[in-house]
Amino acid sequence: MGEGVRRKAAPGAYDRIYAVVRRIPRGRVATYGQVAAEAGLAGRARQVGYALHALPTGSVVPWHRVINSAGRVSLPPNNGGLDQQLRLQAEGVEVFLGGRISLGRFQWKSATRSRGS
DNA sequence: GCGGTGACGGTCG
DNA sequence: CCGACCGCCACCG
Repeated sequence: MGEGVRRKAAPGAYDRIYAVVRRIPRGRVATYGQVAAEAGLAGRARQVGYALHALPTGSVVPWHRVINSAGRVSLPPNNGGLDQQLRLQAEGVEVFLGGRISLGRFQWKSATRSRGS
């Protein structure tokens, strides 16, 4: 029962984050906060950024599908941000100038997330 | 063990 | 729309 939200950092928190990011379908994007919540780390969006930053080059994790809640690419263009935008466009995601993306059209809706509609 | 830092998020002007 | 501030919390020196 007492299965509320686990507030304590679970062992291998990074792996949990990577597992969630890996579930993001091609051509879709998710926000840091969304990924954090899915990984059981609600409110710790910053940690998601940290985990993705620690990813090695050539990782199987589609880190480029994660953007901020403002619907924009967080990384500066001169430091990977441009690469991220290119990768997204290659998947069919429409990326406007400044790394802006329409969450309404491309945000991934996980099945386990309830949404009062 | 303490303090600065940041691939965030929400609010305010 | 955009920049500035603050709150949160794990990572690192």
